[in-house]
Order: sequence, then structure tokens, then C-alpha cells
Amino acid sequence: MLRPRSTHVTIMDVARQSGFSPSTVSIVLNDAPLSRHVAAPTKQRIRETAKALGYHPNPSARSLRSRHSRTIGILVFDLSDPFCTLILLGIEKALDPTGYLPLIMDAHNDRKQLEGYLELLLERRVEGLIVVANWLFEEGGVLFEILKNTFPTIVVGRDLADDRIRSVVVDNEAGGYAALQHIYRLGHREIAFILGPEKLSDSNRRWQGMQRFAAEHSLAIDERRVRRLVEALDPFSGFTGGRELTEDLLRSRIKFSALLAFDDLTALGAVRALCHAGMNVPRDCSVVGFDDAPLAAFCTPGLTTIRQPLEDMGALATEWVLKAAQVGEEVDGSPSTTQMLSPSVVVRESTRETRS
Amino acid sequence: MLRPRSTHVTIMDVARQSGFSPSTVSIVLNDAPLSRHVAAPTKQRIRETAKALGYHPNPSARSLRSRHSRTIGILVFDLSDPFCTLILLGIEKALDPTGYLPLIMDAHNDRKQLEGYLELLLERRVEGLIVVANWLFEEGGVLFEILKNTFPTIVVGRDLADDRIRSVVVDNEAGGYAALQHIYRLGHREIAFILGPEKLSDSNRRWQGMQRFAAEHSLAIDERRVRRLVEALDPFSGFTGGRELTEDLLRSRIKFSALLAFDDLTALGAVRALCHAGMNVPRDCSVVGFDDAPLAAFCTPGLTTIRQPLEDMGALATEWVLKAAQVGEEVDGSPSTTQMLSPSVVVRESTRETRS
DNA sequence: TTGTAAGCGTTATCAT
DNA sequence: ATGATAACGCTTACAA
Repeated sequence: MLRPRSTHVTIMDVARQSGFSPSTVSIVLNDAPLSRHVAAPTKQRIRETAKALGYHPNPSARSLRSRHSRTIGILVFDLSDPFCTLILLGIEKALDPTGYLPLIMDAHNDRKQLEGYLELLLERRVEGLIVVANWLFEEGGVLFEILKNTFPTIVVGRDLADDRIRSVVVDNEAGGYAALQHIYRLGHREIAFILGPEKLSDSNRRWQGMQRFAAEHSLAIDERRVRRLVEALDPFSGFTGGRELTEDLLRSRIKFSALLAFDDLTALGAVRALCHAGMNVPRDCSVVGFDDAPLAAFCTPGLTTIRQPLEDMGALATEWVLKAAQVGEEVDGSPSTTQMLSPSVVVRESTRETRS
Repeated sequence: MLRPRSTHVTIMDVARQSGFSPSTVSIVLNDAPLSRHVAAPTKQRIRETAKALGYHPNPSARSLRSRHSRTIGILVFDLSDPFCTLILLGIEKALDPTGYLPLIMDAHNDRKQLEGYLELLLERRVEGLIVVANWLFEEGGVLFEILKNTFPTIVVGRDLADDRIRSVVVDNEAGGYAALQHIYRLGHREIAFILGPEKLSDSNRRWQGMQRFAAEHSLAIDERRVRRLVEALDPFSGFTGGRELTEDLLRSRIKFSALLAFDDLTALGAVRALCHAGMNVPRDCSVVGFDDAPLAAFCTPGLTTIRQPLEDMGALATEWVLKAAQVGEEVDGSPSTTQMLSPSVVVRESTRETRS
């Protein structure tokens, strides 16, 4: 039984009650190496009284003495973003059995806050740091610069241009390739593209994948069907961007029977524009997103998309940080500094064969 | 500058470097009452060297000595649920300026985990507890039973049947009333309902609000147009439930020109069913959701819904917990144990006037 | 096989 | 106006 508030029961209480010394109690309760030499009945006795008294070690005292916090800092760029949330799920599940506690901080899409929380986490003596980034996250930052290579730090979710910093991401190139392949196989040849912001390497890699597919299949990409989102800070800018660029596409009167969007939100913006123009998805135009955010499954038509294995990405990042934290300093075992997981195509209702 | 890893600079370092004693340093740096008697130049000196050395107090030592953790436990029923996430936003914003740190734990819709994490948080000596619940959260639980009235605990987001436990929720009755009012004013009279699970008091209150509106306006509610979701553990059951019940409604061949759903996900399920049946929303049938989850804005047609002020709810809960934690024990100032915030109608594209 | 004692970094009480 | 000193609860040499 746990006794909230009031004074907590300490190791001394257990010692007195069981008739042994605090050290013995500590050794037994922690299964410390020396506990091998403790008589079985003694252990029994101690464990019993500990449970009976409802003893739980004071974490502050423990980490003060042992000089480790058993805590990992999780810096989430936007907790309201389902993208981040799913990565977090993987992190939590990986952390759960280890006894490490996640200290989750939400930067609310604000870079200033990000730096502030980063300091806060360091002050709280976290033993490692996982940054859960979406595409609004910007690289650089003073503190961040210092951290890498001195402190177990890893970024998940965002394809960093700076490859000196460790990260776990989806294979964006493969994702772009797969997206175009899917649409190509359905017979589409007049394909529109809404790319992500210019400087975003996630977007560039996806675009590279698409271009590779096009080249391999002698598919000409007409520049007039290509649009590009502008950089933004607003988490929902993808939607309005997708919508407006699609309207622009429509106004230009160039035909297209399919549209590949930078991500799901952009795709949903495109769907909105298409429908408002009196078109039907997928009958008049197929649409493909990227990410497989939860909304992709629940809108109508269900959105065909490229799935990022977000949970796995979170888990992978966690495993590395934990290892790095335990070894002590830098673990530079792995050959590459950025790990890539494969995406997969999730076919729903927003894509269909061309009417020939 | 913050020095990650390596040995941290302690108050002793600052003391030596500045030429004063640790006590004086502590007093100055904490702006303790006694610091009023400390000479200005001394303060100056101490603050400078503290900054120069990059001193940050060790939180473990501090809470060990001062006997408080400056930490609030946040038990989220499902972090992947945007509903929970928005409440969390309000909590974080309210907590941020106070210096209290949120310890966020995600139960992943699992009641066992919930209890486990609850214990964990208590062991970590949190000073208060906020439970962020969605409609899957079940009341009761041993530990929980003990907590209420002994420990600053509050539940946000879920309308508890047990009114001995403090909570912050939306005014569900008013929400139900407003939903029906909106649809009634658009001229609809043949209205279908998909209610939440039988035992869910959120659902019952909404239903009461609808019935009150109906009574006040002599609107007959035909039982044959009413369906009810079954209880479930799956976070997405609302979608499939909404879809299947709508299909059922359609099969029954009873006409309806509008549908009020228990929540947004249910509404989206209904939209899916309607569209698959060849109907157009809102032309052939208007649909209203509840919650105003992010997806409501991004699907097409945009979903008309009843907005819960989730962020405000989180903030309100936080304020209470903080106050309760600081006062010490129970703060039973407020007359009612459950605070209700007003919902609002968000009109988007899924509702329209009846074609007369 | 078990107990004693020191010390982790703070803060608070008491002297000075 | 500032400094000694003890104590918070725990772990870990070292002693017995």
C-alpha cells in the first residue's frame, strides 16, 4: 500500500522494524552484488517488512547519492501533432521496461521554448535526450550545437541536413519512389506534385525518389504540374498550403489525374480544393499523402498514403540513447549517424486506376 | 553556459569562488526571506560568479532537503488521442510559469497501466495529480479510491458519475442542447441520433440536453432514429461504431435529413457510411459531431461540431491542483466538486438547411 | 554475514 | 550581515 502525502516511510523505518541495519536493507532491496552473501531468511524478513510498511525509496535521495537520475529527456516539438505523438508512443514503450522515466517537454512549435526546455532538462540531470521533431523543427541552435558529441542526443522524425548529428528517420527517398510507383501502376501519367519547402531535406529526398522512379520508367515530369509549399511555422500551414496550391493548379488548366502531396495534411488540403471545384476523389483525381497520420484513415475518402513506421523510429532512437547513456560517453559504434527505416504504401480510397 | 555531463558545479564551488559561505549563496540565489539582510554588493558578487560558473542547483539535493518535488503528475489515458493532447496543452501552459514540472505518463488506454503509473508517480513524490481522461477511461480502481480526498487529485475531460471526485468537464447538457438547436434552426425535423455508450454519463448528459430542447420545441424524437454505441476499449471504436450504426440506420429505410453523433470520430464514421451509400454530406444529410478534434477541420466536408474548450479545461484543472498542493491538504473552497465549461457550436460544411 | 560511517548537494537553524 | 553545522534518505567502502 502506498501512503500518499504525510511523511513517507524511509529505509530507517524498515531497518528498525526488521531488526537489521539500513545498509543491509539497501543491499537486499536493490539486489546489489553483496546481497549474494546475505542469508536467505534475512532477505525474506526485510522484503516482507518493506512491503508491509509500504516502503518506496526516495528517488531524490537515491539519485543524489548514486549520481544518476534514471531519467531521459524527451523534447517534443509539438505534442498536438499526431506525427510526434506516435513517435512518442514508441519511445514510451521502449523506455517502460527499463525503469528509466521519460521527462516529456512540449515546445509548442516554438524554437525559443525548445531551447529553454532543453536547458531545463539538462538542469534536471537527464541522462540522455531524444528530440521528437516534425517538419517545422529547424536545425541549429547554440545549445544543440554543443550537445551533439558530448551528450547522448538523438533526433527522431526529421531528416537532418547536418549529418553530424545522430537521427532516426524514414527512408524518404524510398517513400517518394513508392508513392510515384503506386500511382504509375494505376495508369496515371499526368501527375501533379506538391512538394515540401525548398530547404527541407525530407522533401528533397522524397522528390529525389520520385525523380528516380520517373527516370527509370521514362516518365516525363512536367514542371508546370509541380508546386512547392513555402516554409512556415504554423503547424496547419500544410493544409492551407495544399489547398491553395491545388487551386492554383486547377486555375492553370493543366490536366492531371493524380496528385502526390508532401504529407497527409497537404493532401487533405488538396482534397478540399478538389471537392470544392466540383471534382470527386478518386474518380476525377487520385491523391496520395505521406506519413499515415491518424486522420488519413478517418476522412472520406480514406487517404492513400506512405506510412512512416513512427513507433519503430521512436523505439530505435530510445534504444540508442539508453545504450549511450549507460556506456557513459559517446558510443560511436554504428557506421552511419542516421538510421533509416522503410516506409510502406497504405492503399485506401483516394487512389484509383485511370479511366482509359 | 550549461555543461552537460562531467561533474556539475555545486553550491560549494560558487561559495569558494565568490568568497562567501554556501549558506549565503543559497539564500541569495533563492531570494529567501533572509536575503533582505544581505548586502547588495554581496548579492551582486554571488549572482555573477554563479552565472560565470554556470551553476544550476541539483534538483535531487534540493528536493531531498526541502521535502518537495515541485512536480505534478499528469496521467494521460491516451496520448495519441487529440482530445487528451489538447487538454495537455492547457495544462502545460498553466504549469509553465509556475516552475512546476509535469511528469507525463501515458496509460495507452490500458487500465492496468494506469494504476501502475499512478503508483509510479506517487513514488516519485509528485505533489498533485491530474488525470486526463477520454471516454474510454473507467472510474473506480483501488488506488484512485484512496487518493481522492487525501491527495490533490482531479480528473479532466470526462464527466464522472461519481461526484465525490473533483473534475473539470464541458457542460455536456448544454452541448447536446446546442447541437440539436443548430440542426433544428436549419429546418431539420427528421433527425437521427447516435448516442454514446449507455453507462457513459457524458453521453447521457448530452442526450438530456437534446431531449430538453426537443421538449421545449415540441419536437418529437422517433426512437427508430436513435442508435447507441456499445462500450469499448479500442480508441477507434467510435469510427467503426458510427459507420456501422449509420449503415443500420440506412438499412432501416427510415428517412432522416440530419444526424447527431456522439463525438467527432463517430460523426466521421457516419460520413463514411453516408458517402459509401451514395449520399452527399451535407446535401442529402447534415452531420454534427462533438469535441472539435483537429480532424474535424481537415476532413472534407469540414465537420460542424460542438467544441469543447479543452485547453481551458486543462488550465482550470491545473490551477486547482496547484492551489491544493500549495495549501497542503484538501482545499474544499469551491461549492461544487465538478466544474463545467461552456461548449460552443463550430459551424463548418457538414450541415446545411433542409431543402424544403 | 552484517553493521558503522561517510558523503552526495542542499537548505534551515542557530550563532556570531 | 554572514558563517557553522546539522539534517534530508540513500548507497557503499570498510570494519567487525
